[in-house]
Amino acid sequence: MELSSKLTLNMLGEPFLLEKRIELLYAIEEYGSISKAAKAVPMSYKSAWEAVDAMNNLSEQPIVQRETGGKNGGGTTITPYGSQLLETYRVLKEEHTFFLERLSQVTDIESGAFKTIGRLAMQISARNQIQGVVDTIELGAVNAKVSLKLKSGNRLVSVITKEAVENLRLEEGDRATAIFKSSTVMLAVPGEMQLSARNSIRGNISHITVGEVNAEVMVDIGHHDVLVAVITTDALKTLKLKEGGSIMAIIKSSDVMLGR
Amino acid sequence: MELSSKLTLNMLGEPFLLEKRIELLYAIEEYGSISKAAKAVPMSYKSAWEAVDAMNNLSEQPIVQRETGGKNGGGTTITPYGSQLLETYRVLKEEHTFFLERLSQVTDIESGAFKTIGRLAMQISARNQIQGVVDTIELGAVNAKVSLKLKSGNRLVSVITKEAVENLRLEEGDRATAIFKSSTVMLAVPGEMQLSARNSIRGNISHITVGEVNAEVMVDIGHHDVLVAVITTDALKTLKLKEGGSIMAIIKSSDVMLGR
DNA sequence: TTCCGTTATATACTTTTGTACATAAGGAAA
DNA sequence: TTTCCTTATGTACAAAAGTATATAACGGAA
Repeated sequence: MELSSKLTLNMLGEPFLLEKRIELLYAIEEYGSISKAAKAVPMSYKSAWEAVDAMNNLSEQPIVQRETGGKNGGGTTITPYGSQLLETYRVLKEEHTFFLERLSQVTDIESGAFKTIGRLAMQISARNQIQGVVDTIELGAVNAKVSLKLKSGNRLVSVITKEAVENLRLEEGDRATAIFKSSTVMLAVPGEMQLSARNSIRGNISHITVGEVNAEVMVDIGHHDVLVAVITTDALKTLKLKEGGSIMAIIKSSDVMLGR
Repeated sequence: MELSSKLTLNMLGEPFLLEKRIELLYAIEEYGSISKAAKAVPMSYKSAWEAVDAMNNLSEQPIVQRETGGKNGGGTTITPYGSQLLETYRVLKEEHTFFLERLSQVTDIESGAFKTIGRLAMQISARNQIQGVVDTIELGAVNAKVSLKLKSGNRLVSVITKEAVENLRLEEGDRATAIFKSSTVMLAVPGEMQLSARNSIRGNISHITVGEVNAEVMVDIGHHDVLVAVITTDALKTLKLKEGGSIMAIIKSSDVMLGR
């Protein structure tokens, strides 16, 4: 028993982008003509033409440019606006597919019970949400220590309750997301002291936003992963932080939540 | 421009539960017969009968019980198993609808950009996820203080960055979820001391699980809202906590994240 | 001018899906 | 036994959606 669902983008109440049409657009992009694309999909030329026409009419800007006559009899090409739309749909669909997978996992269809904790589609205020792969899980009596290996190679340790690990059905090798508030990220100049905190990650300051009381420091830890720390402007001055400088970001493992 | 999508439950590759069929099942539940239900939906009797037959064949256990002949000529009723399936579908659909709404909000279809922070469909390890309504938002230079009014009437204050408030597009009156780790919940016997922590919520201990080092205490704060605190077993003894006892749960506002 | 492959458009056909309607069979109650 | 209303089943019909096919118009290149 599994879930399925097709994503449709509507415009003025009319269906606008559907899976079949998207498939056609990709074929047009590849072959440069509606007729060849129709054969490739496959569908009849008439259906294909009507679909393209409907999309072009519904859209604010044209999605494809059609030319009749000419060197090779003409042809049809996707406009930059159309490409953008294709890309948008791709991302939306990916997110949707991911959601359905997660929803299936979380549901016990026979009993109708939800094994999840909390709502599924939620945005979280935490600025720091970093993906990684579960490296090791050490189960204690009540707590569990989960080590996440980030793309940058750094390891980030999270301490959560054992029950939370079970609820998430986390296992070594799973992809997971480390979540922590920017206010829990401390900064230190490298090579000075040894801290008890388990997570200390080296990076470079990519941006500093100074406020009256607090300042926001973005730390690039490599491979497009960026941490955000909020510290006092006093601390900023004391540490003499500057954009481009090297820095250690320190996060208590008990401040790190996990998501998957 | 908006997103839409219909949720289908498949069984052995065949469509099993679809929106139309669910509608029909609800009508059968109401009228007690396929023929009346078909009129109400509306659809032809034959379509209705075939839909019901297909579902009953695909399902492990029968979804409806059909009887021909008898006092009123017979009739069709939903089995308990069928009711359960209806309820499951209802919840799944609700979650799906919510996801689509959120996905629409988060997407700027014209530019194809995502205004979201992080992935949408995520489960979070935090045990404490409590729904409420945003009461007040006080914007500071960098931080924002958001007060959430819970079903129980209690208020829970969260301090997050101003930018997070903007990203979530939080406004007063919005529903939101307070998220915090069980290890950040402290417990105190009522009426003893005044704490600096903004959030102190009175409740009753509904359950205690004692481990070797730590203990998990569940605090019922009313209206089916339950907080989970993990404290040391030492603290448990010192405070002489017992199930049923009255207690204060204390949470630092900077430990509370928000989701919506 | 002719040739070519395409878009644009119309028409006849096919397939799919659902509707309308007729009819048998069931079984309790009057 | 008759009445009643339903399930169960088949057949003819209708509407919608897609296919196949034919043809005009187009415009650059030979």
